[in-house]
Amino acid sequence: MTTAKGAATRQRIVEAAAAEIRERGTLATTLDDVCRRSGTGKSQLFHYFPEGREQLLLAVTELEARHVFDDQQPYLGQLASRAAWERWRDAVVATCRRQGPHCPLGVLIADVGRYSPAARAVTTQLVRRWQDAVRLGIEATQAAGEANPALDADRTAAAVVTAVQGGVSVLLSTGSADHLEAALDLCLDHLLVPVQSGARPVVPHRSVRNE
Amino acid sequence: MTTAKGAATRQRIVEAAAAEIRERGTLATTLDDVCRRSGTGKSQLFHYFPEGREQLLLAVTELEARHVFDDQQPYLGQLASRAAWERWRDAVVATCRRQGPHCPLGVLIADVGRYSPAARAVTTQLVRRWQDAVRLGIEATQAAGEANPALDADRTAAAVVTAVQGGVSVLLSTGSADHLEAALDLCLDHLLVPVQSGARPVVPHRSVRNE
DNA sequence: GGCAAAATGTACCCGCAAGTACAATCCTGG
DNA sequence: CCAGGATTGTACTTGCGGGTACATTTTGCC
Repeated sequence: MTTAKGAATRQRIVEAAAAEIRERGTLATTLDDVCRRSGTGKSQLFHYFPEGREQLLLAVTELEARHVFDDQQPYLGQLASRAAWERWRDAVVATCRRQGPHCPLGVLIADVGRYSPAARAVTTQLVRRWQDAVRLGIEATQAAGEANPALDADRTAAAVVTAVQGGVSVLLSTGSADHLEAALDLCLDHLLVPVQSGARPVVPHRSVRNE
Repeated sequence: MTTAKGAATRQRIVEAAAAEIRERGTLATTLDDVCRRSGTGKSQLFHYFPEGREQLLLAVTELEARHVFDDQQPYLGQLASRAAWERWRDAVVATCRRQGPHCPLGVLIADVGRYSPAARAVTTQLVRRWQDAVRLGIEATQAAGEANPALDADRTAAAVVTAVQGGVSVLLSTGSADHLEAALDLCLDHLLVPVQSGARPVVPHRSVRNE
């Protein structure tokens, strides 16, 4: 019913929409913009998304959610030591800092995914899967003796995910990823046992002030 | 140049707009909605906001920012003991839980305040003032010997503010304030010294799973 | 009271972007 | 090859919402 060429076109449309939304926001993105960018016409767009804009936005939401999760996956699967946690933190911060306000994660949370219940469901599911992955990491790290064993893994995972979301929110408002970094650092400091046994869990390496 | 009656009308308009936006979002709120709700006409609206929608949105942003900050102020000024921190945390969580997705803070961060640089500046300033207040609380608590004195107060304040923002973000997506609570608890556990001196800083009081 | 300025009511305009109609082409299986 | 569905191009309709024009009333002030 749908040929390979058609599928390719459909994908071009979704990707063009995603790019446009990353750059200018859902609000400001029009179907004509998407058509222009994808080199197609409205007829194709409505051919592949009969329900129109809503349906396209949902597809974009799903694409971005998959995108975000796949980006994290290689790190999330490895979380079992202090070094791994720090690598993950650095990766998250670096990605967000580099992409700034066009970070797919941020766009997903704060922009797309707020315009329909279906899209919200997608982001909710992303949060849940993400939290599950973090929880597994925490449990593995506890098993390895590098994390405070008394912490509730799932609740702590919830806090970590929340920290990332908050950092991204601030990033979108202020353009600075410093808050993201501070929040993640606090979580890690709390989660991981001190490097030198016997020492207090205290690691203030950087200082942050918002401008 | 503007009489008392006029000022009252202007205020009615802003408040109607704020209410409408809380209930249905910035995107879905039209000027006609605002007029209907405030019992005015477009002529008044453009009389008091000559630059139109943008200007009205900015006024709403400022109103909500003031609203949020004033709500916190009584608690923020008192932060110097574990009990005070817990009161504040409970207040924040309870407010957000009660108001759900219509929480002014959430609307402010994730919805309004994203549609113009001016509005973003307002939210940025709110974040900064808020963080400053939290920082003062941390310093006071450290001075009182109830907070870990080795923590960088400003950086920790940044993390706390970020946690709230993240919690609100999740609230808006999932409708649950559990993440907010988990994130704040983690911050407090990390910040405050253990109740019994000598014990490890470990306090998993509740458990959270997202549905 | 009366007059200017402020406040308000009514009716309109206009552009934009979503969505539609339909014709033209391409591609694939038989 | 060729029929018929998949794909695409072009031109249109339409509704909505921001914004404007202008008439009318109300208010503050001398």
